[in-house]
Amino acid sequence: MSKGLPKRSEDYSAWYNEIIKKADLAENSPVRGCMVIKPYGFTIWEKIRDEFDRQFKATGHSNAYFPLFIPKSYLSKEADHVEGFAKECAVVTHYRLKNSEDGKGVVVDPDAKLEEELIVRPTSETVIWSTYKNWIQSYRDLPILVNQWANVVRWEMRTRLFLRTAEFLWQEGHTAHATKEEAVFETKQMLDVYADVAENFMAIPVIKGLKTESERFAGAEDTYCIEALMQDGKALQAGTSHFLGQNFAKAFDVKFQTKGGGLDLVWGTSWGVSTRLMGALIMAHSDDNGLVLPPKLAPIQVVIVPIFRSDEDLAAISEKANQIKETLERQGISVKYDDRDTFKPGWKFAEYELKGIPVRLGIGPRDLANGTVEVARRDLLSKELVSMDELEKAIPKLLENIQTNIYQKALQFREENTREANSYDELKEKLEEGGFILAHWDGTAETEQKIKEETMATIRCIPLNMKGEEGECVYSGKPSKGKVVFAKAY
RNA sequence: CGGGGUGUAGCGUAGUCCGGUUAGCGCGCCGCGUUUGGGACGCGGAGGUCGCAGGUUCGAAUCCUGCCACCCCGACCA
Repeated sequence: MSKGLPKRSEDYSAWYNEIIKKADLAENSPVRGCMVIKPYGFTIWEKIRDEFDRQFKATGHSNAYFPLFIPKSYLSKEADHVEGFAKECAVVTHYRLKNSEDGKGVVVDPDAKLEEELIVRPTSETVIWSTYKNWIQSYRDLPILVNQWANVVRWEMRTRLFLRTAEFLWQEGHTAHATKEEAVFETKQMLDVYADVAENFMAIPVIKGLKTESERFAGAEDTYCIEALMQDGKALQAGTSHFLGQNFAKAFDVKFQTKGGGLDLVWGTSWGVSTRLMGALIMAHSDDNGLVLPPKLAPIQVVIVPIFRSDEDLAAISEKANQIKETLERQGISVKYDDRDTFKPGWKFAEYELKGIPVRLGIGPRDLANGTVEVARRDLLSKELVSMDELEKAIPKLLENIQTNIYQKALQFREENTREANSYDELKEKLEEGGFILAHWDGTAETEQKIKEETMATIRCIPLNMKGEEGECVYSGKPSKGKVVFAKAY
């Protein structure tokens, strides 16, 4: 039994915060709204990052890096864009400090005021499109397929570890294309990449969909998203891919000469996922004993814990354990052998459970005598004895099995918590219970706004696989072409 | 920025209403010993400007004033 972890069902927020703390993932920093990602948390983020990076490169993208600071004037060039971000920007106004008159500390030097204020990037479209203007003259310069891994700052009122912090790490892809079709293809392709990594790597089932106008990215024509369902029944937007049309090309005057000799505006996309995925990971899989990691992204997939009384016991166990470790590592499995004598086995069991290590092997004198190993799986909290000879084949299979099981469990949860509502009363009632609620909507922002005000829930997306069924909007009674996904969201 | 709450050792807390010697407890930490198949036990020990600044008082963790920080619920949002 784990010690001091609040029950998921009783206080979800406290449970979430405690998992982050006890699993050693991250903590609040002394700086308002900012987060310290601790080494263990960061190794998990690196696994996620590397998998995305692999897929970005496989789809022809390259990494680059653009500045942290954006001149204020850039941000205002695209009207919707500035509207969407202005309220949450950190602004640099001065470039120097000086010793204060009273000799206590430093003050901002009023003489060092910047001619033009710099905005700490909340996203990089503006600085990137002003750069692309210089890169693009001809159709031969297109497409540009660039991604950057960066930090961005959005001065949010209220923050929550991983889900919403003032500064966060993310990847932002910014592409430029000669045709609309190509840009639309790119937007959808990257959405597919996101869904693929979420589902097949992180074991989080997602719904692919289109955002409504009011939820759309500031400056985009279309915003596609992947939406995941957390264990408390709230939705989490886990990634977005935007078709920018020619909006940023217009704003930054990015034109190219076509094959035929004409002059056209460039078509753009942008897409991003952030450290918020860490929050999704925690809330999608963890239980009352701590974090649960899908094997594919666990920094340590198998931990071996020796159970011993004497140094002789330990020496004999270590020999066996190291053999097993090597055998498994040869198959590309990451293994940790924890032979510290400063912690007891029971303590280690609990610790690795909190940290979500998928498989634990326990080896004691009894096992040496019998030629067995105790194999414990984190997802089911079950244990069984396996013959040492079989480990080599059993462990890889077990890891695959755990990966699948974690995904299936999350999928089953989502299916059990995805329901339809055929009247407004039914919608309100079901939204209270949580989960995704499918209901007809008339397609207007007014209706969406009213429902949001009255239920606190939003339209998460218009699912791409929406069944084309005629119906009546549950709120207005006006015609609807299909059911959209409503939920309360993070 | 509104509404609520909390600040006491590394963490979690008692004490605050009703002021009174040395601020108590659990976890963790250090030492010794026994232990080791699910967060061990015994004995000994270290660790505190009671969030900060004023005020009232013979005396303040406790009462008063101001400030600060953090958490939760809203508004805003990936």
